[in-house]
Amino acid sequence: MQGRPTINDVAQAAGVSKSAVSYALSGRGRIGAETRERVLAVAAELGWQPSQQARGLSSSRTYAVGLVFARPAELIGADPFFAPFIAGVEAELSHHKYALLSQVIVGGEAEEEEGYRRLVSGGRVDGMILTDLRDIDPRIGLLRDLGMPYVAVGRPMQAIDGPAVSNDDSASVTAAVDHLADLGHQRIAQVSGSRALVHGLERERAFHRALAARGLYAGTVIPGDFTGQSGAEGMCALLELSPRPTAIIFANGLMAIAGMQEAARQGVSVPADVSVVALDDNPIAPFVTPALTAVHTDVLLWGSLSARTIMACIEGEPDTADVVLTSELVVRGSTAPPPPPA
Amino acid sequence: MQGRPTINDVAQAAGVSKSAVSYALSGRGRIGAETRERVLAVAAELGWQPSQQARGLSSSRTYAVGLVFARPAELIGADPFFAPFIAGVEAELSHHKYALLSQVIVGGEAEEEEGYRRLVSGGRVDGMILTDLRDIDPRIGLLRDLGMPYVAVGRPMQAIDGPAVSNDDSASVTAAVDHLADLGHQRIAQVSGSRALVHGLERERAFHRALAARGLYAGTVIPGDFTGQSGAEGMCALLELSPRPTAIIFANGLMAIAGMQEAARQGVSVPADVSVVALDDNPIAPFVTPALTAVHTDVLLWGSLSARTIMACIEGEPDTADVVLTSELVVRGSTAPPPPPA
DNA sequence: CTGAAAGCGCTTACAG
DNA sequence: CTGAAAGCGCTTACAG
Repeated sequence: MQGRPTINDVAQAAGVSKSAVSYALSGRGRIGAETRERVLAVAAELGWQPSQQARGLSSSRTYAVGLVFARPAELIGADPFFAPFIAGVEAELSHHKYALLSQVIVGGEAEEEEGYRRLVSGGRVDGMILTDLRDIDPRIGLLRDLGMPYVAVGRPMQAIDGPAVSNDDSASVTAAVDHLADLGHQRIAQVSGSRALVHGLERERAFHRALAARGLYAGTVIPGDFTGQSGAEGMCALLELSPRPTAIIFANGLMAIAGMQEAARQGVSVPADVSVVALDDNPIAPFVTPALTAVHTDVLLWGSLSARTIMACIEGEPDTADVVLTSELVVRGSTAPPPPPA
Repeated sequence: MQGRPTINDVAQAAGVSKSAVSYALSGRGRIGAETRERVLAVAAELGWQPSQQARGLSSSRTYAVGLVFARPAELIGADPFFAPFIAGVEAELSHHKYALLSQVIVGGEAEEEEGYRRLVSGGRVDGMILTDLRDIDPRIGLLRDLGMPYVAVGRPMQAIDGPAVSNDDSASVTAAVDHLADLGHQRIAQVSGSRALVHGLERERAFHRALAARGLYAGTVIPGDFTGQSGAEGMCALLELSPRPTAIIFANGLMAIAGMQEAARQGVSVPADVSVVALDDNPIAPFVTPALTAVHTDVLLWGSLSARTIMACIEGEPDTADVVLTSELVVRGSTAPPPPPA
């Protein structure tokens, strides 16, 4: 009776068998309502909580989900996605007594793969949530081979049929382009994130589609990598163009903010000379000068939908539903009509 | 033999008993070197990894550590501490086959406490890492009562003897004050973080000590709460003062950046009219205009030291060592000599 | 030096 | 409707 009370303590105190206690808690019938009440009361009184460990061992489950998140050192603290996404995942998981094992890793694909190996091989999880989907993603095949349920956060190209919870990237880009076109911009450029990621690719395609839909010429796309430095370099390259673009869409807030700094350094004014939009919002965006116009996604919701989907997969529901979120444009101070032609 | 191989599969294939396999892996003697080699070889060949779940059940351990992190919705994505701290914790834990169960929670103390309850009551962890230490922190008593090992990230007032891994806040503040005093500033103010947190309190005290050490008068302290809005309000309040402070120390990067925006809005120039320093660095700090001078802490290291300490506590080493980190000031563009007296 | 056995705290068919 | 028993995959005294 020292330490945590066990199912035996409860059974003894309630004058029933271990099985009765187990059935009472799981509520899977096979027990009289009256006995059930009594068992539950005794359990509450003793403060008994079933050991997830023992529960898992006998049911061949862990009641835990895994999530691996890898970023280079420069980005690890700057990414506004991770914390709210996890928070959303956990809010949902905890309702169902699931835990989340999240591995945050400084590094690239090699370190990331090691993280998956650790989580899966230790038998610690019942399923995985995959973020940062790549165009050809080896993790999908790996997890399928292992028979480990997964849900993709973003729609992987090579698994059009697998479970995924994705953001409508096309709609995000279109919203940004439409906003700029409505202001009168004709020369719109993009500084993209990594093309190795599916959403990077999708956004680039959507960019060209959206421009075409407004009857605008193909815009210049400068490849970036989500770092501030690549944002500054992208701005630098675009300012050298002639004619110069009058509006630039950056892949995320950090790149856009760094791009605005570069513009300021060159004496180019935002938004008077050039407008700036970020495709991922950032909590700092409202507080920089000028405040940054950005496409905002409900990351918390994204997390909880992902959690719901992975639990459904684990429980064996053939729920291949393709959940899609939409984002909305938040207009702040970094966008304005283009300067009058010189 | 379908699914994951078990210790029985290995024992059979190697022609030894289950115990032999177990001893071979744990390396706790009791087995011949030759047999040991063979068992290890067979295990590797079959790809056997001991189930952490089963291992935990028989040894009354979980080989997992818990971490709860609560933030209001406005801050959850903006805090550059969480991800690198977790990354540091995990880099260290994974070497020792420990996992991390981290709960990220949107909300305040009530939601946070619920998070602790979940982790501890499910018997999921062997120890906890406590962040955001409060002046009088109920979690310490709670975990002590439960006999759950913990390590405090920051030095809690009421547990001067417990295990803690803290940052030298006093040194950080002193570095900031000295830098400003060296530039010639005489009227230095502070916009603080939450006073409910121990490091908030400690920094305020250190501020007054550092000013006194330089022979400067007591500076104004405006209370904040780590949000951008409170940074802007702090700047606003300080600009109304007469005489105006010529330098302001903000509790974190977000507050400082928002403060600079407020200054710009009022036509006050940073750093020509007023210098700005942040006490916690932010990956965006180099990219705002002007680039933000800040005190930088190696959060990754902080995480791994915390992990090492909690594992030592779990393993029963009476390692009450008080680990202390020091930060360093990174001078960027937001600090300069004060304007000449009008 | 090694094997057989009990036990960790649960779940779940299987008898009564 | 309920209890006795086996089993999940390990660890660890205890015999040989």
